[in-house]
Amino acid sequence: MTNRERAALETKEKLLKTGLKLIKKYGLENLTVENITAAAGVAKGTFYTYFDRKEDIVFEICRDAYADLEKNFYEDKSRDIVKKLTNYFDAFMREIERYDINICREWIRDVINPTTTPTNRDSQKWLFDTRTLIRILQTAVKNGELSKRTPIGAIAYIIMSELYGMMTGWCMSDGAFEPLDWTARFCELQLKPMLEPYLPRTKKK
Amino acid sequence: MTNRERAALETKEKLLKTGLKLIKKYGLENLTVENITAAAGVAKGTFYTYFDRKEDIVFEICRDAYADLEKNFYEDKSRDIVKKLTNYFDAFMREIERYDINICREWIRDVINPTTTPTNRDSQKWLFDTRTLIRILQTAVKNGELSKRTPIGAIAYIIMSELYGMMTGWCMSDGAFEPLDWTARFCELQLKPMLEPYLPRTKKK
Amino acid sequence: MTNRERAALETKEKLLKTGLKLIKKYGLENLTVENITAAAGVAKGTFYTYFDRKEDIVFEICRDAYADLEKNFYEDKSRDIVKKLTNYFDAFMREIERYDINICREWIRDVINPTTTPTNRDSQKWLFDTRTLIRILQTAVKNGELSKRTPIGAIAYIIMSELYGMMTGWCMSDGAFEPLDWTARFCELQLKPMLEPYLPRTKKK
Amino acid sequence: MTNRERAALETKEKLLKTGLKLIKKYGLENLTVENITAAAGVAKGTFYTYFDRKEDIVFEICRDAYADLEKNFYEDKSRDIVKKLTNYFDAFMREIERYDINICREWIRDVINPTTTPTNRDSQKWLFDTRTLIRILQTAVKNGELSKRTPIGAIAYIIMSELYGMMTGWCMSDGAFEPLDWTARFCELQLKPMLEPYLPRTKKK
DNA sequence: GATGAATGAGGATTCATTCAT
DNA sequence: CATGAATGAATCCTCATTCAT
Repeated sequence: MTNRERAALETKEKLLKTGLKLIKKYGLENLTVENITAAAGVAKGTFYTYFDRKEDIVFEICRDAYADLEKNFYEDKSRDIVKKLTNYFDAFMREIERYDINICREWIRDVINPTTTPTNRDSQKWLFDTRTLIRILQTAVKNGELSKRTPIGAIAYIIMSELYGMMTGWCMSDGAFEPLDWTARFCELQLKPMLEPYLPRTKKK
Repeated sequence: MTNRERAALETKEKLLKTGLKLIKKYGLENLTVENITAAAGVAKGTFYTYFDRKEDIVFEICRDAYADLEKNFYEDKSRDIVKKLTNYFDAFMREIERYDINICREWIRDVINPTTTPTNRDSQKWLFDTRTLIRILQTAVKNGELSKRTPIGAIAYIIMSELYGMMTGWCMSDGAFEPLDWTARFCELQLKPMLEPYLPRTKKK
Repeated sequence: MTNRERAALETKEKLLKTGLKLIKKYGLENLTVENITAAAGVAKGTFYTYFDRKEDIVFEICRDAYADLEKNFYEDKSRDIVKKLTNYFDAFMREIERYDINICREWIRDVINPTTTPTNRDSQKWLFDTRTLIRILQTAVKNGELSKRTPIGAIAYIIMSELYGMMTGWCMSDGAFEPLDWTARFCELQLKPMLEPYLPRTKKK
Repeated sequence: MTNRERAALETKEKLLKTGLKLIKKYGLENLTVENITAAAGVAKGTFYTYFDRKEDIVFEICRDAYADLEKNFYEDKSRDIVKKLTNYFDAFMREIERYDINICREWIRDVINPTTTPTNRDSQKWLFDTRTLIRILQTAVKNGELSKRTPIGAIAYIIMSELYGMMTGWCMSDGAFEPLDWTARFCELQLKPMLEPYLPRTKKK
């Protein structure tokens, strides 16, 4: 990596870090691109060297963290796929909580009112999440943890809908809604029965 | 009712009907106030005779229908409060589906990014819904269908979070998510256990 | 005409007059809409009550004057159509000169680099001019001043090309090019021979 | 020529060729410098090694071709200066047509709305053309083909105005305007009489 | 109650150009 | 010579809302 590349990376990090801080505090809608660049100490145009649209930053902010979650899943040694998914969703919601409510709002808004054009559809968190989940389920099928006839796509969509539903509940609940409890209950009461038909029968002898 | 009042009522109906049609088709964000008034055949300013903000129309659109649901609840002769609530939530989600996805988006957006000022906080559907639910639960307490120590507020918030979560899931799911099934499952698996501690013991003898 | 309508008309006139003055002095490209509205003493948005795009004002500025030229043509009692057209083109170029070079630039630019969308194609001076000329020639045909087999469209286009060519020459010539002389020469040397085949033969006996 | 110089020449050629192709297709205003450099396979900054401004490329594109025309003029063995000029203007307009309408638009725009600063005034085609014509006329005077009292500057300006006028006509005419016919007619009807007073009387004996 | 002219806040984005490496 | 990250100027237009008539 050359010096120039390193410098570029640093600039992007600076933008990401500053952006996260400001969005947490004020919400993206109350920020201008200039607010962010000024706080990061770069020129307004520099923002667009790294992001296509103002909105893209809220996805980039979490990309690495969520990529890590996928890795963790693959390294999870729990024997049971339901347990592994439960861990994954728990970690998923923990991250959501960590990023805080203003960031979460943006992720939901991007579902409800996408500002997306075909070009940058790759900057939508929910699509990224859904694809990740599909990959995870496919791996489980490959590993024999789930039956080959598992309707992966449908299941992934249902689960993501539920997760984003919880996120909405969290945003509006003002504390009454506990995402982690809810996730645990969902995994226990709904995920398990949903996957049951596709689990390997090894136990049954 | 004077002629003038009758005319006024008609104008409002026209706006509401036209608005509903257009929002279903294009989404509120793609409409201007002028689009709506022009289609309704009135002047732009007339809109503001009936609504304080552009967004208010998406609440007014459904106010009567949802007021009816509350009435229906009170007339529901099912003996069991759980059953009555189940009926209520089923009807609630049926209305959501009937109003269609673009309208539903607006209701959710109003939760995620309220454009509300103190003055017109009364035009938020989710607040209206929550208050209705609280009234319903209070009535149930009054009628002895629920214990006096029922934490009405918390329960109402949790339920509303779940309902709006489902709505989000529906908006993003592109059909994979069946709101009515989900509602039924929710009532069966979560509502019942949640209310259980507060049900009257009359049956047990 | 109500008071309100009169006031509206005045506002538009104010904008037109102020705009003309400023464009003459600075050129449209060096002006912002706000420059114009501020000088006219109205709000920025008011500009858009009367014009769709910034550029539209340079057409509106001359619309009435050029509409008058067409009227004058119809009232011109010269017997000869060539003479009448010569008068018309002379008046046409006189107006161009009167509006001055910065305005003329805009009219040409609109030919070379239209900023036009289908909606406001009606705000292009050259199209307006061409249509007027076609109408004029059609009238001449109707009146028997030109043969029915006159290729009106082609002739109109050729003439307009020549007129706008002269305008270009004028803009770039810094005074070496005399539009009126040139127009006269054009009418004498080119227009006459071009129309000759379509003139009535009454003279020839 | 060193390797480096050769490489530099190639880079410039590549930019020129790519630029011509793209401008023909899309027009310069719809292109970014990056579009051009990317298509040419070089970095954005490289553009500025060879051109001072984005616009300069439309002049450079034709510089050599038009320099050739001047050479051809000097080698033209036609006896008559009017004939030689007629040949020259014919070749001139042929080149215009060859470069195509989008390039021609740029050349005209540069006359109407120069983006020029004193530094790069040398990159304006029309100035280049005018100077060439002046040189040509001066040569003719030197050779005795034109009288010493020929008002070279004025004549050159008038002719250039006419040529650029034709170019405008061509751009707007959508085919109705035939530049070559027009040029021929111009030479016959206007150029000849204009030069007549300054031709040598040698023929008249 | 209806009208519609007037208001004016509001901000993303592009891209030519520079210059340190 | 080549690179490409950084710069920052430049500004139009929409449209919700108000309010005098």
